[in-house]
Amino acid sequence: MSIEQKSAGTVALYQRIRTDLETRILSGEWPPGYRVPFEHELMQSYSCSRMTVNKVLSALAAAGLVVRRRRAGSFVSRPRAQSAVLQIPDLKAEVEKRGERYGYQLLKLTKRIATANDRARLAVGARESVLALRCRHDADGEPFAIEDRLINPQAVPVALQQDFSVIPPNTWLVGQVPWTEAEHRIIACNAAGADAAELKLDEGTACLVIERKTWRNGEPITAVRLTHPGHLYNLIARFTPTG
Amino acid sequence: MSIEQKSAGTVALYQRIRTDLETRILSGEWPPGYRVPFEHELMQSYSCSRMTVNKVLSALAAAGLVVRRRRAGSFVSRPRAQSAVLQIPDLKAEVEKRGERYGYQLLKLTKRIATANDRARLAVGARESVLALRCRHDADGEPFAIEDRLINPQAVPVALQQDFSVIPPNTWLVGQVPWTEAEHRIIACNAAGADAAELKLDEGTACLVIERKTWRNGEPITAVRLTHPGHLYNLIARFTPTG
DNA sequence: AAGTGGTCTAGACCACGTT
DNA sequence: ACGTGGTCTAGACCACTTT
Repeated sequence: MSIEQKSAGTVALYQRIRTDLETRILSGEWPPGYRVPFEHELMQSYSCSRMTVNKVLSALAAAGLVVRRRRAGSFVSRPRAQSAVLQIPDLKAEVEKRGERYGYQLLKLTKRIATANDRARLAVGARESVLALRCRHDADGEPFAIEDRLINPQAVPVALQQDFSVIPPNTWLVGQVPWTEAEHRIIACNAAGADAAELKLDEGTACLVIERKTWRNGEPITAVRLTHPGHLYNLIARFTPTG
Repeated sequence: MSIEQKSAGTVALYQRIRTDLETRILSGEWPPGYRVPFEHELMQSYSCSRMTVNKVLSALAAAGLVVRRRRAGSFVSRPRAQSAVLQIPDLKAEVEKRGERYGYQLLKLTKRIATANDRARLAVGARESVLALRCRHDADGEPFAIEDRLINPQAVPVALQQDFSVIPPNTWLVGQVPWTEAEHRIIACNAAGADAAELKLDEGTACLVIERKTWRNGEPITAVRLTHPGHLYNLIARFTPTG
């Protein structure tokens, strides 16, 4: 017989399957409570052994995305809570959770060949394109955050067809693209120029800036800079010595 | 042949092996850098298949306890790779790590019966005393942080005899007092008053403020407010969806 | 009673880093 | 070149839960 193994692409089979399932779950195609296909069904779908799909489902269970029950199957679980600094927050949900009215406005959207500056923020190839967005988030009509984002279309081709004039890119991405690593850089700086104007702040007002990069298996997905008025936004982290 | 499997105890073999290895690592018996036995060695030790020990080592790698390198082996990894925002940093060590000269000055130290304000910061009893400190940290002679700290003497009696004019309280506490929980609140604000003056900043300069509380089994140990010039201090966090 | 996940095996090929 | 980890398979037995 022919053992194909990972001979094809360099990406492991169980990784592809995992990404596949994660995408379905995060996109909402498989909502919480949905019964994931049985192991033997996935074996057939992906033409692989049970060990392989078992590894994927076990990993998803360990990550909290699914709950497994003997005899019953595996089910998409509720999103887990995490400490706020280590979250990728959905600003819309955050604002609404506080009982405030959420507002969103797309200020600018361009697709361009990555400039040197872009490539410093998002490590894409030399002549590759990036999607650049700038938008504003409001809470009860007050500017709450300015979002400056670069998206790597190589990693998220669907982004090119997406209409960001209504759906904020963070909300969309959070539900659309499974990521594996993220980095936050948290900075305090004085509001200036367009940021100050668009946040309706006096020049010099302290702002909390969160620069976040996310990757999927080493491939950059997006880089975003969120500028919040300092008096409207704090980050909280609870933790223990062992993590 | 006789496939024993998990027939014996109800605990899975790979779980026993994992606990075993974790104990060796966490106890320090296998220090950082120690080369964990090869998979084929563990197979023999535990009389099991390679898949099983592989599952264990992969899990330990995913948890960050070991680093695996082809051809070389698996090695106990360095201090729990915890993200910086979830650390309790030793400012002295941080500054010196960047190759800068560390300076420290105790500005004020008082022991007093907890005021209402103190009790809001550090949840101690009504008539109990607190140790209040204010000090400054310098990097290469430049003010780097103002530290405002309350210590609960009920939790750390030794603190009363400690001489904080030379040893910074954070450095001392980090090495002295085991804690079980901590909380960070991260804020951006404009420098003002004594903070601005002691940091040698213009009024209004953006500062990154970190308010941290630590507990030991629910008992408050200390509450500290660290005010950093925004242009001198960023927080970094690296993380994954699973935490 | 039946079917699911939980665990385990004894092989195998491959990629890759160290030598 | 060699040996390690990375991945995969095609089976197997078992425990448990739901029907």
